[in-house]
Amino acid sequence: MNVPLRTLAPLLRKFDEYRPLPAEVRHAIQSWPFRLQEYAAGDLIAREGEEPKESAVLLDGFCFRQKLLVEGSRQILALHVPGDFIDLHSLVLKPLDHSILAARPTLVAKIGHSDLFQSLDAYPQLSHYFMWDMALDGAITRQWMTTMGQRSSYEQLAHLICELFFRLRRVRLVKGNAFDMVLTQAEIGDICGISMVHVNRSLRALERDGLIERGRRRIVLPDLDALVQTAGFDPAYLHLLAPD
Amino acid sequence: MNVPLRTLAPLLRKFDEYRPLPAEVRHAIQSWPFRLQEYAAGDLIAREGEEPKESAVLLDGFCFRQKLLVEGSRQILALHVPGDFIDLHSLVLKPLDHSILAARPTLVAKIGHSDLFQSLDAYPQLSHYFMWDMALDGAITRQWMTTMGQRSSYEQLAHLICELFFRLRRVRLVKGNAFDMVLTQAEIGDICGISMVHVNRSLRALERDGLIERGRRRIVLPDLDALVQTAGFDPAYLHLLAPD
DNA sequence: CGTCATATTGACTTTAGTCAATAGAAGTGG
DNA sequence: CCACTTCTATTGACTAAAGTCAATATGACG
Repeated sequence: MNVPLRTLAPLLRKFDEYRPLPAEVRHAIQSWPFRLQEYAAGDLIAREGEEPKESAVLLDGFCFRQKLLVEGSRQILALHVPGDFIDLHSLVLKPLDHSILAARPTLVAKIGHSDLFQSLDAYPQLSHYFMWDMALDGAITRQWMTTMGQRSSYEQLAHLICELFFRLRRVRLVKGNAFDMVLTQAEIGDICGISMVHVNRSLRALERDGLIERGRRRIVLPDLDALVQTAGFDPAYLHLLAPD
Repeated sequence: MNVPLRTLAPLLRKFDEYRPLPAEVRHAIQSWPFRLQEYAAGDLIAREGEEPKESAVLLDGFCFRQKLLVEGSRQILALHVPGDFIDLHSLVLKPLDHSILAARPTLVAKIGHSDLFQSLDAYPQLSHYFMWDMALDGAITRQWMTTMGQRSSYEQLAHLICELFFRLRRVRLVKGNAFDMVLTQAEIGDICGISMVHVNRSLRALERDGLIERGRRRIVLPDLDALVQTAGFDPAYLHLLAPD
């Protein structure tokens, strides 16, 4: 973890992408009391079925949401990079319908729901940002669903790698055309709904075709355009501004 | 279409499920000016890429959201029954990332975004209901994604039929243990991400196993418990109160 | 009655899953 | 630093699930 921020600045920056924050809303957010909490890779940040009294902003690290089935399999539902409000929806929808897991050493800021509701009452405009955040989450989920349902596993992996590249680039976690692959192949399989073995084979196929290169836990994109092309990837759904 | 309501009463009833609406919020909603619009089966209600200035509440009929891929395939992303806010998210997230299609003769009420924003400013509590609606939409989408990724097509179909049963029952569209199947097998395939042929075979397998019976465009559930069991269905994610 | 959409079925192909073994890498305690 | 354990990744052989293509049936409807 390098230079973890200990303020909600990454969230402010994200919200600014919707619409520059009005000064009073910005100040309200900056005045939220929050509780910093660290997690090791593999730690559970929140458990399905709980009724959280706080929502968390990811400040550093990497985490994902997942649902477990009784048979023991799991579906990964979302990935989060620093600046993301991980479980804002738990503010209004309880109990939590999925768990949240740290994939790396992770730092989050937890903000009490009562403080959030108080700010919403005082600054109605804040609700626009909250709704935007939830809507964006929905748009990304819909894109995942579309990719799962309509594309081959080869294309799915290409699409996932594209998404990671763009989202990580936005938060300065891409160096050149390479980034750390924080997911295991088993996790990738649980994102795409395919077996780990098949993930392995498809990744090697992408590598064979020159669309990616792999180091240990690292992905290089020698030809982003070609990867975007085969993935049918259009970054618009991420609603990202240009990288910093 | 029987006795289509021409007020936003179905939406009020849905919002009441989150938390009984405070009188002033209820009145605000009732005072929204809206534009009634009818669609025939197959009509496009909104097109991907548009920047709508209104959001629609489904009053009668049935519609779904879909994304088209360049290759010509499509993924169906959500189904809507009367009372649903179909595209509330377009209030804050433009352009629209999917199209909306009427699956049956359909009646919607369209409410201008400026009116919605005005109410949000005047009644901050309204935002809780909007956020709840969006969060619920997300929860259903996550359940779909989990089913797509982790279950066999046989189980997926069982799950979809369970969801339809519970959601339609809530809005009084189930008679006894049967309901009209408004989806074609091709549409079901585009929901689950499987081919139409395979939908047909899996439906017949469900029938053979006594989990469903089929008439023309009609589904009977002779043994709901068994269907729920094989689907691994838990209605909690729909956040429905008891049927009326 | 003819047309169109939808549903059904068979034959065959392709994709992806399963099982099992091995290899490599990372972390731990001594 | 080494022996050991534990993840993680890789590969082969085989199986199962689902897709594709094509033909036919069925039903709704003008």
